[in-house]
Amino acid sequence: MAPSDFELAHQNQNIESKIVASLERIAQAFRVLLWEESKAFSLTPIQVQVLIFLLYHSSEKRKVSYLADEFNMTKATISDTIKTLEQKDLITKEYEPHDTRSYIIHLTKKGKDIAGKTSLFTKELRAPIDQLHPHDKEGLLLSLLNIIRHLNRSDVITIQRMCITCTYYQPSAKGQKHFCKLLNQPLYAKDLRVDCPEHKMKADMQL
Amino acid sequence: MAPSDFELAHQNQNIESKIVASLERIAQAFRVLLWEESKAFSLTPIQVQVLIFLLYHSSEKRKVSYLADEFNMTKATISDTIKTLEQKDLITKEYEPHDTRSYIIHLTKKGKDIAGKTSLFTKELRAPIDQLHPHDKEGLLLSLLNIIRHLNRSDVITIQRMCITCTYYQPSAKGQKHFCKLLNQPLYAKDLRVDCPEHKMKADMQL
DNA sequence: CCTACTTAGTTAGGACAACTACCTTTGTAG
DNA sequence: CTACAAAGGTAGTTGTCCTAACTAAGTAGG
Repeated sequence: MAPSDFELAHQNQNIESKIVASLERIAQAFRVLLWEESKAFSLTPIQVQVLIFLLYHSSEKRKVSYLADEFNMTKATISDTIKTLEQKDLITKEYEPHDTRSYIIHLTKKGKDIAGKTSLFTKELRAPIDQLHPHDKEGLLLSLLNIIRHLNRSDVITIQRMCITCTYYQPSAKGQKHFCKLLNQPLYAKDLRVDCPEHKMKADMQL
Repeated sequence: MAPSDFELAHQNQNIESKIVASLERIAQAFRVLLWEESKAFSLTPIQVQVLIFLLYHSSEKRKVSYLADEFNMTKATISDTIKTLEQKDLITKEYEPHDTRSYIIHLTKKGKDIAGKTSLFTKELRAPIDQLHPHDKEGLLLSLLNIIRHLNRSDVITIQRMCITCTYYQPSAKGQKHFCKLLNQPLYAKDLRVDCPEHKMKADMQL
């Protein structure tokens, strides 16, 4: 076999490209898992995603506009989805007196039930992660958080609620220690949140 | 602020859940980036993915059935996509004499051109990865490869071509060293491929 | 060599995804 | 009090992706 067979552009690639390729593969796995889970509950992928989000987030985030930003979709798309979920008796709308244009989306009992079940759609991913060394887990999480921070900076991901982009977060010199000024306590790598309910975006999110 | 505010189910989660959440976030970024890139070239996401795949893979993989498995879609969906790409003069079909049911899909000049450009759609991911320490990069790649291997084992991802699931791959004791029996040379972590053209799936893919 | 099975790909029809453009109502600010 | 912004909804379109049914071509058994 000629060595040139191994010289195709895609093959002698650097490690960064391989990491991107791996992430892309895992991204596809999410798509597949979400699709299967949706079908199992006679829902659509976006409906499942919305239900799960509603289960874990507080009132002020459970609005059409917030969901649209969260999922990088237009309000029209979310509005449609909500209408369907309401028809299926999985959510209810609560209009607030001080602003009747908007409403809070609540899960019904049935909605909570299904949200809880479907939120396990990523279970196939857990096994390999559980088996990593604790030290590797921390490294993996930190690397991923950094990637997300950059994606947020370049406006690919519009909303997130990670410690490392929060006003209350304080990295010490050399970025070796993490600290939360709201909880007033140090954070270990394993404590760094991906989705903190108290997140306040830093105005100047540099580095 | 009551401590119980921080006690919501989603919050005091373990590090494994945070890793899953991060990966999910990055998966969404891929979706967004692919969508934007597609729109920029007046193509659809799946058309772009197919073009990029065709650019980097050899003839025997450039068939409708293979693409369907690769992207976890039905042949019908791929067939449709190919028809559209042919109408846009981005691909041509080559029927082989020994089996006229099937054909090899070739990129036209124009197709290669667009595939090359759109394949950069992940560029926003490169910056944060480039900035990691070399040692962290290796750890990250190894962790991701392991996750993919498990996803393959549990049939979430049907096709892949990684060293660590290949007949020619030989891990030494304790999994500390990697070796390719085809190239007959040791592999460093950075050499481990995600998509090797010579990949032969191990019959017994255990561990 | 002929029938039966399998494989490669296509077609048709339908539910869902997600957009743009436009609209209504309500809140807010000069 | 008028003008603008913000929240959400409607209509119509294009694309995604499936299932089911189909054609044509290869393969294997008797």
